[in-house]
Amino acid sequence: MQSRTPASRTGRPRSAAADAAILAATREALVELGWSKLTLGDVASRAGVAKTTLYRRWAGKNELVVDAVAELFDELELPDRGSLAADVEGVVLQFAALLSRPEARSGLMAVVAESTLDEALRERIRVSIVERQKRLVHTGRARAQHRGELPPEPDPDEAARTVGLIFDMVAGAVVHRTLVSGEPVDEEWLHGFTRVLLSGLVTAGTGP
Amino acid sequence: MQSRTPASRTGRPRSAAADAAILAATREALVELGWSKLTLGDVASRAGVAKTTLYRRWAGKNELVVDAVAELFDELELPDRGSLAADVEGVVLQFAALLSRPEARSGLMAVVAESTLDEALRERIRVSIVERQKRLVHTGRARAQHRGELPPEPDPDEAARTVGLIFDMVAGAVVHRTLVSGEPVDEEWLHGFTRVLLSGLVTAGTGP
Amino acid sequence: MQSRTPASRTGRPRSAAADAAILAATREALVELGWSKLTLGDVASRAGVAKTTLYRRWAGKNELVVDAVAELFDELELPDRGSLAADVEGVVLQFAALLSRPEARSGLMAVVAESTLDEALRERIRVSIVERQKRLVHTGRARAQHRGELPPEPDPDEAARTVGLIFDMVAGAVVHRTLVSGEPVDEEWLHGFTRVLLSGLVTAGTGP
Amino acid sequence: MQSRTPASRTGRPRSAAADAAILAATREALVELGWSKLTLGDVASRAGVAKTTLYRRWAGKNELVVDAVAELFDELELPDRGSLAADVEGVVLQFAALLSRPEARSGLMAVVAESTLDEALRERIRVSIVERQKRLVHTGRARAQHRGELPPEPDPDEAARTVGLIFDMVAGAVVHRTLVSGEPVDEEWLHGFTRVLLSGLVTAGTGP
DNA sequence: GAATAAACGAGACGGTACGTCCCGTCTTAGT
DNA sequence: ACTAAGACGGGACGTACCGTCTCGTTTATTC
Repeated sequence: MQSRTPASRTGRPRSAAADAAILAATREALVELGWSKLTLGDVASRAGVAKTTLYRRWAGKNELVVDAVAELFDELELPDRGSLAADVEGVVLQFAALLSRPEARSGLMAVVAESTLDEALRERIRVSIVERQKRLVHTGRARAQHRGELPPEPDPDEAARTVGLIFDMVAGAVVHRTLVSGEPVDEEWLHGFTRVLLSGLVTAGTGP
Repeated sequence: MQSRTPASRTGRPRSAAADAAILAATREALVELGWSKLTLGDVASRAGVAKTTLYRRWAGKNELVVDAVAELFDELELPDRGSLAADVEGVVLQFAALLSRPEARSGLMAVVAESTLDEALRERIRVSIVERQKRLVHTGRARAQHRGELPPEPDPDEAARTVGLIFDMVAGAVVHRTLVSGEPVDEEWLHGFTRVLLSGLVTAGTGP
Repeated sequence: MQSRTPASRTGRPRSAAADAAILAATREALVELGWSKLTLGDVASRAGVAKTTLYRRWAGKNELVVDAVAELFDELELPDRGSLAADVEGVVLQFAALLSRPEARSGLMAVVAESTLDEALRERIRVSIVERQKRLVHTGRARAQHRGELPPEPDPDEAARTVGLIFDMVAGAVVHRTLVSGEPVDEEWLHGFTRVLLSGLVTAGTGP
Repeated sequence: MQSRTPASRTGRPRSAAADAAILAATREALVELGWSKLTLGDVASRAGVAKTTLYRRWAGKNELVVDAVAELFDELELPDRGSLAADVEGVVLQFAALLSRPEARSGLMAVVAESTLDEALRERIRVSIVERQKRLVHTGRARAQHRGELPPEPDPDEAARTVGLIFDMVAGAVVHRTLVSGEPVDEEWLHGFTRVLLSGLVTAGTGP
C-alpha cells in the first residue's frame, strides 16, 4: 500500500503484521478520537509498535488515514437485486451504512479537507478511493444494460463521463445528506433520491 | 455571531473592528495554511489582536472557522435567469466558484470532519450554513412554480422534504465533484448534471 | 545568572521561584543520575515546571549544569586558622569535601569535557567558576603576607601569575587525587601535599 | 584489551583489523564531535563495520572511549634530559601536548565524569591509565636518585605514597591549567611550576 | 571438501529523549 | 472592563540514537 517494494535484499525484513496492526489501530483511534485528536504516538502504542516503525512506512497522518480509510471502502459490494432501482438503493444503503461509521466519516472528510492544499494527497485519494470505487458504477451500469434497462453506450469517452457524473451524484448526495445536512438516509429519502436519479438518467439519455 | 450580547453595562466595550479583523485573518490563514496548520496564535497576530481577545469571543478553532466560512456562503445569490435550468446552472456555477476558493474548501470540509464527533458543532453548521442556504432552493423553486415549470406543492411537509433532497443532490454533487473526485465543474459536466436533475424532478414529480 | 535583564516591560514577568527550583532539581538529578543520564525533561518535572520554561531560560544542558554547579562553589570559604599552612589545609579539605558530592564531581568534569569543543562554554566556566574562586587564593595570600609568612609582591602582573599557578596546583591536585586517581584526600596526603607546596612557595620565592 | 580470549575453538575468528579500525574511528569521532555527540552508530560506519560487531566487543560508549584514550597515553615517554628539573619539564610539556589534542581532552574528562557514578568504570580508568602511567614518575624518580638529586627512599610504602602525590600534583596541575582554567602551559608557567614542585620536594624531604 | 559454527553487513525493531511548536490559561501593565 | 504582551504547565510533534533482533552471507576450523 505505502511501500513500492524497493527490493531491498539485505537486513531484517519489515514485519508484515505491523502494517495490519497499524491500520487497524488507526481506525480504532479515529472512532474514539476523530481525526484532529488522533496522534501518531497513540496509534503506535495501540498497535503495539514503536513510533519509528510507523514513520518508516508512512510519511504522516494524512497518508496513514487515507490507507486506513481506503480499506473500508473495499468492503462495498453490488449484489444483483434484480433491477437497476434495487441495485442503486442497495449501494446507497451500503454507502450510508459505511458513512455512519465514525472512522469513515471523520477520516474521509478530514483527508479531503487536507487535500485542498496538498496535490499529492489529492492524487492519493483519487487513486486509492475514488477511481477504485467507480467499479461499483461500472458493474451496475453493465448489469442494467444487459437487462435492457439502459441503452448501450458506444462512445467510451462519453461512457466514462457518465460514470463519473453518476458517481458524483450518488456519492455526493449521500455524503452531503449524512455529513453536511446531518440527517439520516431513511426509506423516504432513499426512494425519493432513486426516483429522481433514475428518471433523470433514462429521460436525459433519450434527449438530444 | 458568536457573542450573545450579554447586555454588559460597565467597563470598556469590546472592539467591533476586532471581530471583522479576526474573521478576515482566519480566512487569510485558511488560504495559506489550511485548517490543520492554522493556529489561533497566528490568526491573532495577523489580526493585530492579542490571543486573549480571540479566546474571549470564540471557544476554539472550530467555532471560529465555522463563522469565518459561513460569511462566505452568504455571498451566494440566485438571480433570475429566465428558466429553471438556467437558474440551476447559475447556482451550481456560483457554488463551484465558491468551492474553488481555498478558504472555503479547506474550512468547510474540516469542520464537517470535526463535527462527526461533536454534536454541538454539527448543529452550529446546520444552523449557520445548511438551513441558511436552503433559501436558494426555496427561491428557485418558488420562481419555477410561478413560471409554471414546476407544479405547486400543497403539502408543506412534502415540500420541505423535496427542498432537502434537491439541496443535498445539488450541493453534494458539486462538493463531491470538486473536492473528492478532484475534477472541475466544466460546461460538459454542468449540462449533464442539470439535464439529469431536472428531467428527474419533472418526471418523478408526475409519478404516483 | 542566565538572563541579562532584557528590560522587557510588558507581559507576565518570569517567575523568580522557577529559577531556584530548576537549579536545585538539576543538582538533585546530577546526584541520582549523573550528567549523561540527566535529561532536561526530568529536571523540569522534578522542578514542577514545564520543559518550555526551562528552555526559555537556558540554552541547553551544559549551560544549566554550569550554573547549577557554580552555585556550589560559592559555598567555599577561607576562615582564618592562624597560619598559612592551616589555611591551605582548610581550603583543601573543603574542596575535597565539595568534590565528594556527586553533583559536583559529575557536573564539573562533564562540563569541562564538553567545553573542549565549545569556546563559549569554556568562557562561561572560566567566568562563573574559575575566576570567581580565585578569591580564595587572593584572600589566603593577603592574609599570609599580613602575617609575614610571605613577602609582599610589588609587581601586580607577577602576583596574578602566582595566584593562577597556586590555584592550578591546589585545585588540580585535589581534583586529580579524588576524581582521576580515585583515592581519598586523607590526613597523610593532605600533610604531604601542603608541605611540598608551601616549601616550594617559600623557597622558590627567595630564588633568583 | 576488551576481550579476554575465551579460548573459542571453532567458527570464524574475530577480525583483528576491526579492533584497530574501531579505536581509530573513535578517536576521529572524538575530535570532530566530542564525547557527548559521539554515537556508536557513527563510529561503526566510520570504521566500516556493522554496529553489531562493535557491541560484540565493547559494552558501551564509556568502555570504548577508555580504551581509545588509553592508547594515547602510551605515547608518553621520559627521555633522559640530564637533570630532574629538565626531566620534569619534558614530561609536563609532553602531557600538555597530549591534552591539547581534542580526542584526549574530551575523551579523558568525559569518562572521568562518567566514572563518578560507575565504580567499574573508575576501576577501568585506574588500571588502564593511572597506574599504567605512574611508570613515568617511577622512572624519573629512580633516575634522579641515581644522579643523587634525590635521596633514596628505603620504605616502599612511603615511596609509593610519594609517587602518588607527585603524580597527582603534576598531572593535576597540567590538567587544571589546560582544561579548567583554559590557559596554556607556556614557558613562564612551566618554569614557575617546576621550581615550586622541585623546591618543595627537596625541602620537604629533608624535614622531620 | 563438505559440514559446522561463529562472525559479519545490513537494516528493522521497541524504546527514550530531544528541542520545537502550539495549546489554552494566567498574570502583568496600560487604555 | 477590555486590551497587548508574554510567561506559564502541558502535550504532541518528527528526528536521532539506543541496544537488540533477525536476516542472508562469509570465512576458518574440524570431520
